[in-house]
Amino acid sequence: MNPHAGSPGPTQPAGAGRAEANPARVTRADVAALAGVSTAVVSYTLNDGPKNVAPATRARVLEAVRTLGYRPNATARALRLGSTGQVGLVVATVGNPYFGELTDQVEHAAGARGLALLVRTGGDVAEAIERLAARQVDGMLIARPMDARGAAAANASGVPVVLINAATAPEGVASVGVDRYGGARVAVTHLIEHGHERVAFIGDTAGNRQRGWADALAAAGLAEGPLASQSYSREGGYRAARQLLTEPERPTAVFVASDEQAVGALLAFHEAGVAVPEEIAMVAFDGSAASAYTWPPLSAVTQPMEQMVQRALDLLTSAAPEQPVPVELLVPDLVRRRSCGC
Amino acid sequence: MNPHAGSPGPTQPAGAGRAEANPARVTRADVAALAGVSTAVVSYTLNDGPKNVAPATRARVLEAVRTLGYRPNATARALRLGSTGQVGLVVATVGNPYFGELTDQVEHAAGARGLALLVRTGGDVAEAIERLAARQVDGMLIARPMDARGAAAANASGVPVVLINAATAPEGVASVGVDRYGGARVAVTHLIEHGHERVAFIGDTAGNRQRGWADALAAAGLAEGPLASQSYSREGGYRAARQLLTEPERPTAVFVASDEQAVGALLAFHEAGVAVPEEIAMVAFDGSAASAYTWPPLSAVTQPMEQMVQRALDLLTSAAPEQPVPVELLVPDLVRRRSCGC
DNA sequence: CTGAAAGCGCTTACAG
DNA sequence: CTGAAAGCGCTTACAG
Repeated sequence: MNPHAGSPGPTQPAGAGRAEANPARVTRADVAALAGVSTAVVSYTLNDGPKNVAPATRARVLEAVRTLGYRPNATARALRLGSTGQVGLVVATVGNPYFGELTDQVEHAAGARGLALLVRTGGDVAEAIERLAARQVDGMLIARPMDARGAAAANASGVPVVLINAATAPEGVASVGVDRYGGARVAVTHLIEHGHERVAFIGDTAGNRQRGWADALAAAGLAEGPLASQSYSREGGYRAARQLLTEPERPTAVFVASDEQAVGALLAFHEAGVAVPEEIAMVAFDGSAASAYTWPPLSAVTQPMEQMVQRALDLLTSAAPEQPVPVELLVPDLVRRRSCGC
Repeated sequence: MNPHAGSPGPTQPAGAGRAEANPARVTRADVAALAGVSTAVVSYTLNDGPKNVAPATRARVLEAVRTLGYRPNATARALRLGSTGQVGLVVATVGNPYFGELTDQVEHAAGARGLALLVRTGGDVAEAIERLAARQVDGMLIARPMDARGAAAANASGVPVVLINAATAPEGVASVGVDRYGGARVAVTHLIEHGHERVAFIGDTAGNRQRGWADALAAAGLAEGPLASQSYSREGGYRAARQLLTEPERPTAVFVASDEQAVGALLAFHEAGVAVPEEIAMVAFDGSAASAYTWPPLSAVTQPMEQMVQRALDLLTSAAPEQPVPVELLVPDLVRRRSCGC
């Protein structure tokens, strides 16, 4: 049994039983005792350093670990090392498939680096950052729009923070994102190449996608089509599409700022009996898995999500924080499916 | 500065600077020194116990906390308390909207109880459980099918485990789920009430939903329609629907075992020019947010997800593990939208 | 190659 | 009402 069973901690559960029954209660002292070595040697063995261990000793330690079912206590290790091996992810919701996919990618990439993922959804960004910092995460990824309070919380947290796919990065916060302007231009230019002259936009005003849309039209000598600005959700896309259908001169194509809005827009068009792409062609921005299973399948400017996540983790775990704070933009690809008329 | 700046840990960063700059390096000893009290009193103040603190003293401590920007170290607290205040969630993918929603709910409910959420996606269940246990989580929720190795890992982990929405619970593992049999019966009965006599099933063989489907048909004196078994994904639903369309006597209705499969099936029907619900009516199982934005909107047997999550956390955090291990079933509701013909 | 010991930042039983 | 001190389970500089 654990020789340290002392005063603190919850009282020992009544029933006896083999120590093996609960690996959480076996400590390195138990292992050391069974192997007939010091606790230091147990550490050296398990961590492959910083000292060498004689092969025979090592074998005895490993044997003791096995028979006791010993599992190192990550909390104690974290306290001693000053590093938890945990990273935080702040996201509005993972119910949205785009963020769900992003979360999967982050978990996978973090896991490959030996890091565990603490997820915070909903609520206030600043509060999420503070809570995560209080948990001693080694760094955090923020996949949400950041207000001034969020930025202040990030800077005050003393924890490395990287914004992921943000529209704008507040002063002093590192960021890796997508070239929305360039992606939008590619999408709209593609629609123009299909022969469209009245190309609408569903998305928010004054963003980079809106600028890309406008500039692509201008470059082709076309007038700006109507713009419908609603929330970034299916519901918002639905409402925006209905709004577009009331236009006196109905657009023949739409560039939609997100997959989710596109799904909502598709519903509105279906309901109204407007065929996609025959009567209205469509290209979306994002390209999450959702976009391949709509009807018709969505053509989309697809974010290089994996690359984005890897870069973000690189920035987070890079030893020396770079100066000036890096703001990186990756270039998205156009995936042609059916909604554009291809 | 921190009076404990000793040998271990990463070397102190070169540049000097105010202690306030990095709250992570301020310890309770700094606070105690500034407030002119012992570290115990800082704890009593911050934790509201276990001892009372004189109002004036308390004010001084709080003031010191504020000026130093002190934030308690959760890792140290966890080590001392033997409890991290973290729960784990094991899920195959959060990219799937159903699991994304579930994850949102779990995070929200856990947060309300002061627990942080560690998420593991993908890979092997048993490994996910071991990794989470190694992180000293206070408990974990598993939202994945569990094989024997997973069950063994769960039992060996020494950590409370609750299966959430599992088809079957292995021996000795607590579980809270949905009455799939009952839900399926409700769905199929509804389709029968719409006048359908040839009702197909997309889902897996020998599950409770399949049994509910078969029994509902039998109860109405109808023969079993065709069954198409494919994976639980959009792709699987797509393939299953295409399979159904090759039937000599095409069914006039389908009960689909999951939203995701239903989305894929919808795509297959659209491609084939088969109108839903006119030519094939459809009711799905799950009722995640995804189902409201398909075309036509999906009628679905909807899981009481929030209730499920709350119960699961209750079981996880209940002081005394109950014997026998609880296996709870909640009853789902039928949400009528358009795909059923309503 | 191995071990004794200090210390990471907390909490709390014990004593005043 | 307040404080000195032990101890949670690790890691590692230091000494042998």
